[in-house]
Amino acid sequence: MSEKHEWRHIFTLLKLAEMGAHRRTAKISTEYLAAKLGASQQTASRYLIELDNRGLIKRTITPEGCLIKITDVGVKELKRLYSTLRFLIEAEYPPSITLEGIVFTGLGEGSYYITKEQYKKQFIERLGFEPYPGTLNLKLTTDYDIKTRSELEAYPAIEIEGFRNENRTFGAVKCYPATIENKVKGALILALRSHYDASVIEIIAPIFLRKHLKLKDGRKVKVEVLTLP
Amino acid sequence: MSEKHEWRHIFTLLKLAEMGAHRRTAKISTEYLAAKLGASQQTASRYLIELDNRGLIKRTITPEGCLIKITDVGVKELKRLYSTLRFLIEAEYPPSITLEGIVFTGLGEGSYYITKEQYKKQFIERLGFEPYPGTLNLKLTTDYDIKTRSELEAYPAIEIEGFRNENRTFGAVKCYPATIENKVKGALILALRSHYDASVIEIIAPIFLRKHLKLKDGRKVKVEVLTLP
DNA sequence: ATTACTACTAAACGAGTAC
DNA sequence: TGTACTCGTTTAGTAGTAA
Repeated sequence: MSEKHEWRHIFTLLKLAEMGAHRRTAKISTEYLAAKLGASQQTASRYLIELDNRGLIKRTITPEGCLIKITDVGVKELKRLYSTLRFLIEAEYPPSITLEGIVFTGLGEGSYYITKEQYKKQFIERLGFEPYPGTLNLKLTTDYDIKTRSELEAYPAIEIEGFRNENRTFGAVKCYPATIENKVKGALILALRSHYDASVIEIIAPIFLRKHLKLKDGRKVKVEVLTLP
Repeated sequence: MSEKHEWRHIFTLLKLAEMGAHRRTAKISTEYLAAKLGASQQTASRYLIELDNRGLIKRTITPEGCLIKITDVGVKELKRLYSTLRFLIEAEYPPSITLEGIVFTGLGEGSYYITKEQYKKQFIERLGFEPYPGTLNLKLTTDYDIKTRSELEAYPAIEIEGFRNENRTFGAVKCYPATIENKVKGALILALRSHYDASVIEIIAPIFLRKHLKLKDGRKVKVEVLTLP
């Protein structure tokens, strides 16, 4: 399937739909369509041929013009665009935000917390994976990333409840599903401990990220954080 | 304002919005955008320059990428597309349908009915114009037009109530706002009388259409009928 | 790393026209 | 009237590369 420039086709479908061709067979001359598109009759004709070839419309040529009906496939395309827009416009938060930070070695305490049975159980249940026992620490270096991280805190998160054992209390944790380096699915965790400032984020994943992505201290890593609907 | 090919820009705006740039300033490299667009880095760069020039985005260039925020104008563009799609997809009926017919001279009874005070009052109130005292009769010649007309009957219409005077009853009439020959705003009226079959439609307008559009019997006339929400 | 210019190639467009 | 072909022109797209 040729993906390139398919937006021409989507927009042509939209114009055809404005003439009712998504519900009923409509008689539309190439000249008329051309005027609606702001293009020439020849271009309109070509577009219709292309849409037909792609199975987006059903076309019957008559001496008085084309009888055009958008196919189910075509309608589905329009609906997909509609859903995308609805999601973007109606949603309260952007669908994803991207953070970049520098890998550094922490105090090794991530492992201590992550492996607590009460946390682990919730990670598996709410994130869908058992985290590798350790966190990847990223230092945010630009104002943009720090500002973005602080915005993220206001977004809805997957909540991991705190608990207490015989010795001390363990605080609640907020998680955001995330994709690390466009490759590995994991999660960004916030407020696990308080002794890192707002310029540090911690990442967990089902695998050992340092090994899997061949990360060394100082490497810049991109994290795409998904926000929740 | 250059209207041509603004689809590219809308589509690019959509992709930027998917990265959250409609709500917050997002850091997006031309390379990254290019991947999302299925185009080259150079093309993405050019698109961003074009969007910036048109005031659809605000762009700040940094060594790590562009900081991009879709402007209010840009968001408005996306919302307009959204509204159009919502209207098309959620609406029960196509927004307009087009009929073509041949002008013919009727029995002159249109005038008789149209000028009845009880009808006229309702025309003015519900259509917003006082009809010229006479109807333009159009004979539908193709199967398509006749089929379309019959579909139209099921669509919601502006209802003109019937009445009775001392002599007889006058039936209810359905009206659809319409544009005749892409020039004059008037209305198509259905079921005014029963002695014309389904292959005939009657048009009223605030002006004398035959004179204004220089119509003679046998001329083919295009009528764009607007359906109601 | 980036962005974006220049120079070139590929694609789209539309005038003319056949049917 | 219609649609849609050919083909010269215009426009969009990209590789290479500078900053």
